[in-house]
Amino acid sequence: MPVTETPLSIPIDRSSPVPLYFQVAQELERRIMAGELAVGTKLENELVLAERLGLSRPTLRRSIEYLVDRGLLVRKRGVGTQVVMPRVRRPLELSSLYDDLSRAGEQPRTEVLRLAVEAPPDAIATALEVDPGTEVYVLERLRYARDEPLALMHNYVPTTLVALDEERLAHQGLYQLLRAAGVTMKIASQTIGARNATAAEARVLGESRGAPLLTMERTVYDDVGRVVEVGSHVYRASRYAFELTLTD
Amino acid sequence: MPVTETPLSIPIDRSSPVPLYFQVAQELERRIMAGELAVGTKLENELVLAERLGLSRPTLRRSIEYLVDRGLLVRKRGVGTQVVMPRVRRPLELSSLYDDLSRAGEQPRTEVLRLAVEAPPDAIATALEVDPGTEVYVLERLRYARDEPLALMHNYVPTTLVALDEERLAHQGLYQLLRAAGVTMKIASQTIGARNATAAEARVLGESRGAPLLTMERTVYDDVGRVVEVGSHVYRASRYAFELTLTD
DNA sequence: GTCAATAGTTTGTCTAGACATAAGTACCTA
DNA sequence: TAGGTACTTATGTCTAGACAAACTATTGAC
Repeated sequence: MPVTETPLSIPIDRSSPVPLYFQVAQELERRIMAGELAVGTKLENELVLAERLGLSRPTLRRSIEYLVDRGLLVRKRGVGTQVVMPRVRRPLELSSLYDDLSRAGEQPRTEVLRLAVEAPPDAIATALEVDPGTEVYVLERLRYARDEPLALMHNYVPTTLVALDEERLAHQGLYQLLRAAGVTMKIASQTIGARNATAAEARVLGESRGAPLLTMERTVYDDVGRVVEVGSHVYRASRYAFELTLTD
Repeated sequence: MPVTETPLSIPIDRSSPVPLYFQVAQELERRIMAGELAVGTKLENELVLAERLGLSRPTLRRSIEYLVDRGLLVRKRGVGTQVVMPRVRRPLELSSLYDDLSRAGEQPRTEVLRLAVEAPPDAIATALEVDPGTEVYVLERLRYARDEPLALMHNYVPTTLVALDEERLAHQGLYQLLRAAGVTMKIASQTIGARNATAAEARVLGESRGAPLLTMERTVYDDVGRVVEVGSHVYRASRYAFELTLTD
């Protein structure tokens, strides 16, 4: 394997508000993704690199750390730093189905079957961490992709976070609305399972009875740990699968 | 909300090989998880804290950064650092079914149905990034939990990475063996779907024909981007679901 | 020739500061 | 009362260096 060592030259704008370490990290990332820094390329050592770029070592190190975290570089003490695989960059994990479909050009469409403010079942109230009997948004939607029904979605959202109306929900996706309302979704725990469709589900989704469905239960928290949303969805397994990337 | 500010005292062992920043991070994590540092608690500012613990600010900062990354603390410039969520710590994401079951006390057991070295189907060779016709380990296993069949697993592993034998596979789980062979699994991309069981699958898994199954296709890469393993598994949906935590 | 000690290279950890910037608060003025 | 200005506070960024530890390669001894 050719372990070429390339002298790096990166322009740095000290008058920019963008932190220096980030300028370097971004430019390195760009070059790796563009193939200008081939897989296997060994970077110069940190001391040399820092001097060449006119930065202190901690600052340069921070750039490299950023890219190591994202899986674009590996470091080994006593050995050096090396480019690995533009292969799988960590995807934007906390995305919504609507956003995913939009990006994939699948022309999502949403039919709002129900939008009410009422007390949810106790199990949902527990998941939402509100007192039983508290009224929340109860939302039932049917999501289409390319005019084919894809998923039946039940969502529960505290009324304190955002104002929902049917019109906007039809065109925007719940997560977009939440973000627009200033909610920063930070972490989600979800459970993915499978079961056969009930007659009612089959009818709504255009499947036959007993067809396999993917089920997803999700609780989303914001950056200070408040519950933002609880969702309980079923997807047609014939038309949808979850893709995810795990890192260690 | 009571924003109590607690003076922290953490013992630090400078003779330990464990880095100082990590000693602090671990102890903080422990206290948050144990509830000794309640949600909403505000930490003292970094200057004071560093001095109290006898550390430099960068070192202390590094501890805090670590916990911010893991979602246990939030920082706001000009405001301070605050405890959030003992709730969901990022799980060890790249774990194997065997490890998960062990941890949960589910007494996993593995029956090796087939262990061969042969050329896999082309689609698998492509996923493994080896030339078609290259011989690899082909592995078919039945995983039990509490003596109930749970999953039927097909795996493909390059012969260059590890030496596999039936005896060890029955007692250890593939990932343990890989790790023991010095393979560092770094990132995995997987697809989770569902379908109904075929007659053969139903028989092996002790389900009835047409029972819903969860399917998982996974490709695992090591720290330098080599393909370590390709797996194609089916799980009894009646007895298993994927739990995962997503962060943004 | 084989194995162990050693020297050199490179990343990992840590220190002690400096200045910048965002968020909140108090005050002052229109 | 409303609005903006100045001040305070705390995190964000950056510097210049020191020593430690892991890995590689070479050298030397048996």
